[in-house]
Amino acid sequence: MIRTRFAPSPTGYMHVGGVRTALFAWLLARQGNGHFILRLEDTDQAREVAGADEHLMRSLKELGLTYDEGPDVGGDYGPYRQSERLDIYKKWALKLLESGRAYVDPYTTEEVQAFREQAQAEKRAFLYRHHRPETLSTDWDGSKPLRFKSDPKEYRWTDAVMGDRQTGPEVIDDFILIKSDGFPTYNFAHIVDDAEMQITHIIRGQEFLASTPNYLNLYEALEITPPVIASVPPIMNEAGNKKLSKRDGAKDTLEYIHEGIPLPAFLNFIATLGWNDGTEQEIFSVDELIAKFSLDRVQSSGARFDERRMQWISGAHIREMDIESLYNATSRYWPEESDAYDDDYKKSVLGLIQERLKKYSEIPELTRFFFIDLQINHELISSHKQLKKLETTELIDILTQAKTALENCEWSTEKIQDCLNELLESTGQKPAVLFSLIRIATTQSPASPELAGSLAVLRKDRSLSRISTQLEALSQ
RNA sequence: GGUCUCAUCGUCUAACGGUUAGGACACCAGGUUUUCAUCCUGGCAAUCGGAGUUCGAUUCUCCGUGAGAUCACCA
Repeated sequence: MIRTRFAPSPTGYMHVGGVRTALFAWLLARQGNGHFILRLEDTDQAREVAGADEHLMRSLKELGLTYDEGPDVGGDYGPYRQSERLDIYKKWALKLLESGRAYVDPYTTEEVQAFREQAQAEKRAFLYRHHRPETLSTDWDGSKPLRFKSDPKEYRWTDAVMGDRQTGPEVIDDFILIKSDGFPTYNFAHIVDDAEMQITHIIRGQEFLASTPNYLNLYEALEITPPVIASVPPIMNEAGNKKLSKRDGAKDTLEYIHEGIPLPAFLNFIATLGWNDGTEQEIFSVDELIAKFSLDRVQSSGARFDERRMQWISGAHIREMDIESLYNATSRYWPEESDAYDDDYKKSVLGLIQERLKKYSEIPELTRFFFIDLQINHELISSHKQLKKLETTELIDILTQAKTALENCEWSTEKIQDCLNELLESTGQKPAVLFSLIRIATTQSPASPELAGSLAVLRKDRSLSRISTQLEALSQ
């Protein structure tokens, strides 16, 4: 059974890079009958942000990346917060002490820092093990850091995303297992936890690729068979020169959802940022992602976060939705003015704007004129490339004829269209003049959906009264 | 600086060593009875550079160049 995990440290909100590793892990688990597990890596007390854990859990749920085991849902392999697993790390640390693969670090922070600076001055990579004491103390009372006694050697391994890897012994070093505050480091804790929790696939950012040989060394010392390791590339900023970060305007992921990017569209976008199924398909449902995702088709180089592509994917998903589910998804985005109208009315409005909707938060600006009468905007006529050439008297004449014709019109989209077509003939006007004028009179908006449909939804009396209002304004 | 990694249109990407290097987004132009959007048609646009292997290289090798990661009592 596949068991994957998402293991963030609760130091802030959920960023897109995190969502992607979580999504990949989730997809893998959902492909089979697997489990997706949330583990909170809260071993750095200094960096911890209050409430970040709650926010993380809420984010995963809102993103639909539901986990089968985790701090708030339990599971057979808990606890799922590292801060509550200190005794487990201690047990494994003692095992290493016994087997002679761990020792007490005798140096102070300052001394280690001096070694490091010396190495830097000599333009060498810093290796702690070059300063490893002759006789190693295993008398560990917890007040000093506990270090791993590494066994430097060459490694060849296969990363599920990056392919075959090879490194020499020079990258292997004695790293800290347990800090002097009693908490384990990531390097130690994640290996113990993944083993204890029987994780089968580790999916994490590429920044851990360089330290993977060290982990392999530790796996050996602990006699653990390593899981499948997949190092996914970072998501880059718009300029493409570094990881997307808050400074580049990386938003809390929930903001995208709250702006009304449909969830499947957002997951589609994130998944295809560095992954494709080898075909020319661009739009995937969540079920399709689950069915088709595979680690070996994940790109090995970083991809940039392109909001325009996200907008397009979002619009594409919205266009494919049926009106009922779209209406349900948009319930909290309708403007206040719409409160007085019933569901059927709003659904017909939604049907008219569906094809131009890129995200739900655009609903108010796209629909306002369906709910309230907007003020006459003279600019719409004066800046219109056809209408501005006409005298006001001509405009009044055309609009008056239109009003008369529509008054005698049966009120359905089809019938209105027929009336408009007849009107084209009887007035001898171009569509660009006649339709624009009626459209402006009835919507007072620079853009609106197709005319006959809009009039039908607006109802007859309201359409006609708006035309009258426009006529009055023109007459003044 | 050491070590490691990555490199195809502006962007996301496809291409058993043999393709006019394909698709999508974006952009531009035209079309669909008005606007915006959709949809359709067309256009622009790429293998980082240099050697080598090969009949043939985007693909394999090497050297550059550029970018990234890592070298924490952070994860």
